[in-house]
Amino acid sequence: MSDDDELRADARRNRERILIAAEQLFLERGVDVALEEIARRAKVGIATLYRRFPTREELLAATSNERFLAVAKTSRLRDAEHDPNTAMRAYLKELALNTSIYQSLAASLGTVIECGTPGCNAITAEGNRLLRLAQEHGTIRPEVTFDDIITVVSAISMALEKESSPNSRVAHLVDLFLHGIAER
Amino acid sequence: MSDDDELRADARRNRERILIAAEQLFLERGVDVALEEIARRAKVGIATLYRRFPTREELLAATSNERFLAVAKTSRLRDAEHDPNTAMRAYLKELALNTSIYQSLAASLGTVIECGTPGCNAITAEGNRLLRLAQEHGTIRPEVTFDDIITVVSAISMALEKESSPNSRVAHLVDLFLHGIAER
DNA sequence: TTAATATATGGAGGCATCCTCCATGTAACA
DNA sequence: TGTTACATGGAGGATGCCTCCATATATTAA
Repeated sequence: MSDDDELRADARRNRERILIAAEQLFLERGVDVALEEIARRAKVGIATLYRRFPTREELLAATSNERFLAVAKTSRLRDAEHDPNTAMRAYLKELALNTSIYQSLAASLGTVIECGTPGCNAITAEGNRLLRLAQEHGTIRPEVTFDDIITVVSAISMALEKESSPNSRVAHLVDLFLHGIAER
Repeated sequence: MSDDDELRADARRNRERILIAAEQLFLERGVDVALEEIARRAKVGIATLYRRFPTREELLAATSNERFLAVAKTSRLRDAEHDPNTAMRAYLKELALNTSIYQSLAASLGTVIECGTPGCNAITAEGNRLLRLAQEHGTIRPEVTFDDIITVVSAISMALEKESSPNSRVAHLVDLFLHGIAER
């Protein structure tokens, strides 16, 4: 998705302004903020916003793009030094934390992650890679799918959004998912 | 919440009509259906609906009331014949299935469950009871909270809503939560 | 430069939904 | 049967969504 490249100069500038405004407003007010307000802050007509990002999800995906790219990259670097289980645990934690940053991105994570931006693709690829690795290594059960993982990360993020100090609970919830609630 | 009792006769009738219309429309169209359409089907002014149910969540909670009461009751009856672990597993499955019945009730489960209707209270009480039991019995870890459980049930329901045949996946997801994704 | 063309722009406006206000209607009770 | 407290409906202001289109601007080729 080389979205940026073939745009006319003014269009590219505006696209950038929209992304900045969207990022700010998603953080300040949550992902349900009025699109017209984003356009207003970006000093751009509402039509321009719609032309560039036909749906809220696509805007959200574009905004999360770098964030997701970073998570995927960190994860790839990390696994050289860790066993598959630890790597997966770290990936889950980071993904959950980054998803809960925008108020209520979490609920739409499932949709957003399929949007096809480089960031989303990277996250998906990395998750699948870790999963396969851990399954081959015998530390994660064979019947678990990447969908299962996204489902639960989404839930964890939703829970985190309501918390004042997410960091402490994310580890707890990730552990529950990894190890289950049943006593061994 | 003896909401029904102190109402004038006409008000009580209308309240009942609203509940029936809401139940139907939540099923047909999901919980985001326009409140005015519910009022229309109930043959009631929009103001009447708002007076009785000031927020969408309260209407949703009232509508789910009997459903939740039934789940709680079935669960209480069941545990005479089952060990705490099996009882918890059954409770989780039923709750998830009943939550995914209305399209996208799942996302608001956390809010709805705190609404204070008898059904919500019963579900909460029953969940806490099962949890305590299983923890005393040593089959569920001590650090797990009821909040954790609602969080994950909510996620499972969200996932189920997108599926054509929820029944097959609910068991899978509940098991993942119970036992974790990690290989023993 | 300038003219021609392909792109991009803004905002008005139609539509849906939310929620409140208040003039009017009706059940309950003495 | 009159009084009063409760209940009603729908108009209407506010907000947000999304599209359409007349206008403006970048790009390119001459």
